[in-house]
Amino acid sequence: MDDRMRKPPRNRRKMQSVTMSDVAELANVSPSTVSLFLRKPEAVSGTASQAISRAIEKLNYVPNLMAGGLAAASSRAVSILVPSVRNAFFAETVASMQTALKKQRLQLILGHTEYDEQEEEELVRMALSWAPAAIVLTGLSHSPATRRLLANVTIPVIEIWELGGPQIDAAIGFHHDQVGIAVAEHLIQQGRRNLVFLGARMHQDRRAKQRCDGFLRAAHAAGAVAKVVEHPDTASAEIGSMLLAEALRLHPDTDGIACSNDHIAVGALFACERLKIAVPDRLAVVGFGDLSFSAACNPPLTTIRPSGDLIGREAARLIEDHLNGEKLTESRIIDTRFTLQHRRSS
Amino acid sequence: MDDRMRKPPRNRRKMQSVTMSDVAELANVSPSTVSLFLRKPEAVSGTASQAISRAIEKLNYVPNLMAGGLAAASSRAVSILVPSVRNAFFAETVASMQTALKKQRLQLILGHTEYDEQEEEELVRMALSWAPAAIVLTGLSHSPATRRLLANVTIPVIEIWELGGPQIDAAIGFHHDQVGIAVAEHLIQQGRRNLVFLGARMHQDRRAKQRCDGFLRAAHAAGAVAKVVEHPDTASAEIGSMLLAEALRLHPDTDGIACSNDHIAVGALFACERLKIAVPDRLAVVGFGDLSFSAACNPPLTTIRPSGDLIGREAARLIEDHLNGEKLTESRIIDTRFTLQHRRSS
DNA sequence: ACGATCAATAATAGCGCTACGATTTTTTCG
DNA sequence: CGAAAAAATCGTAGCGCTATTATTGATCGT
Repeated sequence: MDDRMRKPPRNRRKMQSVTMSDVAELANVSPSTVSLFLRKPEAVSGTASQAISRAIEKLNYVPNLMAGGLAAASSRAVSILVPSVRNAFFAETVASMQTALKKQRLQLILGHTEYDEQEEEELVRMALSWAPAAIVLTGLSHSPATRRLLANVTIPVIEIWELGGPQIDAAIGFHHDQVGIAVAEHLIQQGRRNLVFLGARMHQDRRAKQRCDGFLRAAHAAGAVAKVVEHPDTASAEIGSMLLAEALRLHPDTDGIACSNDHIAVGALFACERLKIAVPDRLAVVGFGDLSFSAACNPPLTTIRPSGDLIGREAARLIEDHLNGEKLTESRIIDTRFTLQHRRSS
Repeated sequence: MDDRMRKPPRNRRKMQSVTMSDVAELANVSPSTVSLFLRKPEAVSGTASQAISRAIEKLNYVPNLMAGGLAAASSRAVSILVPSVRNAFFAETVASMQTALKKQRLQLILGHTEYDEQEEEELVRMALSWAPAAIVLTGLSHSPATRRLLANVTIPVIEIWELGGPQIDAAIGFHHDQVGIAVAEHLIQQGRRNLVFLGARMHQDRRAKQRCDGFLRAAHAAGAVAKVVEHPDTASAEIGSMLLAEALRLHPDTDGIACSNDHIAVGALFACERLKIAVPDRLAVVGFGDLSFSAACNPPLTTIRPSGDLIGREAARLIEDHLNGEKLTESRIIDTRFTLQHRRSS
């Protein structure tokens, strides 16, 4: 009968210090109104808005996005999966995308696939458990299970940095074989006939392989000689130096070099310098990436400038449009192109 | 009285296709057991575990981390805020940390402060709304509001890439002034007496400034001449070339150059090559960062190799320990050190 | 002036999961 | 063999928020 006979007070849960109800109470409105204010400020009267703003300020209220996401069945997170952010290309895209998404209060969840489809699959699974607003993958090649996971999903799935294959949903990037073609045509236009492609990690990096293939195809079509010299490890200047030496050993009359990226290319340039090979007189060198050092080295490197930051911005735009209810009708393939920076190495 | 008089069926909510209850039903256990299995598999019997695993597999169940996080008042996300992932140093740390966290099924939420404390503050606010398992910031310098936000927080707050100031919670990194000191001592040991520090963006990059200050202090202490030549923009090889020319113009008898990072240093090296300045005979050059091209250039660059990936791994370890309930007692400062790579440019 | 119309606000019912105590089943051992 | 201890499982009550419907108050045309 008395208090002591009651069951012990029901167990308490952990909690957030300041909730929306606290704000509502202080602002003298209902929680619904606070929620509405946070999502659609224009639907709330000026007086209420002011009171709520003040209360939020005073209480230092931080909304709980998990509660919101749970109730709304979708979160303010965007998942992006790249091979590695150590790679300057993807770092560029990730950075520009994060900047663009921040304006819409969307957060970036980052994952690294390390060029491994199995890894990607696990990451996609983990990503989906956040009910993200969109999911961004690198490239068009994925495991069957990944495709299955993404098939039943209603959010935008955006594949970046590669065009030209069947895509899941939307694709933003450029054609890497066209890069190879552009480089080959450039070298041939410069009067080079004996070409070599220096490649790194091409068994894993599909896009490097595509550039190589396009290069070979265009060179052969123009009647030039074109060989490949490659190394299995990640591209670096050191490997570029090694590959250049190897190329000249195997093909002494080479007069034009294309590289799978600028790391390889500057490595080749460094090697030429040590070997007293005149660039571009004796040997023309073209890279890919237009990395930070490429314009400054000796001689300045002719290279392909991809559109890494544009890719990120376009992806963010697509996601924004989708959140605003626009149908992503025709813009399902966005070709962000690339440009050839002609400098003195060719 | 009849059905038509009833109120319309209560409004439906959006929902997830497969929930934990579905799994429980198929596995013939209660939802609690499924939840337990997912969080502490060892606490569930072998028979039940198998049934649940099978059900998860069959239904292709993906847990809803937002629901879980809401109930548990903490999510499986870790927020990391760096100036920019375009910067190879931070890319390294972010990448190694993501790899380490993935093993514990923790996700990385990434934000870019762009060296702006105001931006950082907003990002911290956004980060907190995910109730992350930990929050990682770059450097020890933050706005008062940021400090206030983080003061009331029970999760680990880890500050990386800087030691030597008052920290909020835990700090992992190294002393940048010691880097400057090490470089100065190295140059002096090589017989250099007229030193110049080439710096970029030092008004924003506190850590570059610290390296510079340490350098000047040590040089002066050793009785050497030491000047600073700087540029306000982000470090690049081009700026490095410009700064080198400027340094020689202002201080023609300079015989030793320290750079705020390797981009500047290779730019300086490129400029020396163009100006026919013998390195290291006439001029010694030392960088910071040991970037991918630093060992391959001409001459190979003497530089400081920081511990970016170790910083990421240690941060992940700290977070793991905290999740496992260990008190982060004494290990609140982790000095990951740096090493001087002596190559031929000095 | 009076219902109709519209804008602003409030009440309600979960979203899917976890923590906790309670309950059931199994094991241990005097 | 039976009671106590340990292991395994379950039931309950929210976590903090949003979406939907319901309600209130203000505006308006005739």
